[in-house]
Parts: sequence; C-alpha cells; structure tokens
Amino acid sequence: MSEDTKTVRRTRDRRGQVDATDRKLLGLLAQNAELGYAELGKKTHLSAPAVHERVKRLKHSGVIRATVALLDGSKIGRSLLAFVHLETSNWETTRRVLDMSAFPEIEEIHTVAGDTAMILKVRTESPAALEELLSKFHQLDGFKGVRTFIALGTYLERGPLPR
Amino acid sequence: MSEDTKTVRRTRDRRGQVDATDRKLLGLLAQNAELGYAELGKKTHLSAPAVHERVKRLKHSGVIRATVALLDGSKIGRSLLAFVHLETSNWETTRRVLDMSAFPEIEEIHTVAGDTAMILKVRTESPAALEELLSKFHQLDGFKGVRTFIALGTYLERGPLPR
DNA sequence: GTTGAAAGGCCCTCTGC
DNA sequence: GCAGAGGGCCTTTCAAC
Repeated sequence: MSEDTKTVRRTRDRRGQVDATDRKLLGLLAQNAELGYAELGKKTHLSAPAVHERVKRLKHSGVIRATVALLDGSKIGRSLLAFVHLETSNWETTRRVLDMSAFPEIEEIHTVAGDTAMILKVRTESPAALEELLSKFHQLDGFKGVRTFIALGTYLERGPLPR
Repeated sequence: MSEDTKTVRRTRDRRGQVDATDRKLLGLLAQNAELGYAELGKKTHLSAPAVHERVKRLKHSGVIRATVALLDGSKIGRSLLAFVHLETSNWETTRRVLDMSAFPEIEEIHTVAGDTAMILKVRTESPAALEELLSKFHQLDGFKGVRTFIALGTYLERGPLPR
C-alpha cells in the first residue's frame, strides 16, 4: 500500500467526523450565519483559511444542510401556529399527506410512533385558513382522525444545536 | 401639517409593510440565504442596490429574524427526534419549563390550547438521553403528565414561508 | 427605482511551514 | 492541518436621472 493510498484513506475516514472545534463553529453558525471567517477564527482560535476549510467540509458533508433566512411568522401574515396529529389507516394515505409538502403553510411532516401516525407543524394566516387545511385532511381516503393543538405562545424556536 | 411631516408619516407607515416583491425575496432567502444581491435581482427584476435596500429593511424590521445555518440532526449526534406534550398544574411550573431553554436538546417550546399545556420539540443523542430529559420533567413540582411522540421519519422540515 | 462607478471588505486560493 | 499574503469578487455606497 502506497503512502498516497494511506493518505486518501485517512482523509476519507475523516469525512463525517465532527470534532470539538467543528461543534463550536456549528453552534456559532446555527445562531448567526452572517459571521465572517475572521470573526469565527477569533472565537475558535483559528485562522480564517482554517475556518473556511472546516466550514466548506461541513457543508459538503451535509452536516450543514443549508444557510437560510429565518422569518417571523406573524410578520409575514401567518399568525396561527398549530400542531396537527393525523391518524391514517394505511401507508397510501400517508403517502398522500407527504405529497402535501407543496403547501407553504405546512412546515414540518413527521411520521411518529405512538397512537397517532403523523405530526405536522402548520402555520396559517387565520383560524379559517387552518380549518380549510384540516378539511383537506378529512377528505383524504384512509383518513382516520385528527387532533389539533393550537399554539398560544412560542417561547423557543430554533434548529438543531451541536452537542 | 407640513410637507415634511407628511413624508415622515408615509415613510413610517411603510415599515412592516411587505409587498409582493418582498415576499418573493423572502421566499428565496428562506430557502437559500447565500444568494447574492445580483442574483436575487435577476429573479425579482430588480437592481442589486434595490434588493439590498429591501433586504436591509426586512432585517431591520424583524421580518427576517436571523440568518442561520441549518444543521443535520443525525450528523451532529442527535439521531432521536421527539415531540413532548407536557401537562402542568400551574403557571409557576410552566415557568420552570421555559427556563429549560438552556438545554441544547430542546429546540422548541410552545404553550398550547387543548388538553395539554405545552408542546416541546426535543432532539437527543439516544433514547437514554431522552429518558433522562423526561425524568427532569417528572421531577418538577406541579408536573401532571407527559406524552411523548417519537419521530420515525422526517419528510419535511423548514421555517415559515411567505404567502 | 435604476444605472454606473468607485471604494472597501471579505472570500477564496495558493504557497510555505 | 494551519498561518500569512495576494487576486478577485461582491457588497455597499454614492452620485445623477
């Protein structure tokens, strides 16, 4: 085995690895992705190019899924947040719900264990808009039941943080 | 009333207003905040300085809460996602739960209508770590009950989108 | 709001350690 | 894998329309 091959192996093994410095960077970027590499370097005792290298690797490996603008729901005309628990009688119905990802008021779709089948996070303009969305669920073949929990207040809302 | 005052009024009224072009920009930035102003301008038929002006206003007015890196939960060692419904017997207990925002595994805390009091979104390293977190809830004075829904699959997960 | 241009800063790469 | 220096792109601002 050549030296080159060993180097490749080592590099390949390193992919997907996240060390303590990476976690520090991820924590900072998860809160504010507008920080410059120089500033990130100061906070992590690294040089700007070193930070750049790490961030590039974290993006390419998918640890950083995307960099996005977080919008204020109420300020874009979506003042009603609700969690919808859906019971479906078969997978084909579940499949149809997943196809509803195109609805902009649906933010999250999870399948869950327990006596419900799916949990959706939805944000609508009004109670009427929520009712309209719920009526669409009722119309689905294989629909068994739904329970809706309307959020009165949101005290924390963020994405995944590193350990 | 002077002309100047009327101008000020008009400017002030414009704050917090979000027109169709703003919504287009917000939709693009909510998916990918790394787009340049020139590119955003092409997609919205605006010049780069005009885009810059709008985005600055949207950030300053809080419509854009922040620009953040979205992390992949499983790739940062948080493979278990769960929704926790908490019943508390009084507001003081609710207050104590809100103070748990410091826990990095807690991503969201909402108070809700319906026969539960709070919904939490939590992402832990393992079932054991979830159990440990749940035990902390049980230890709270005023704790009434908890129901946990473990996500098996996540098919959609994004932030608020403009209308 | 647009165009055009200019200044500054930051990204990104390259090289050497 | 990390630090220092350079080219170049893009942001950001300012004019004039």
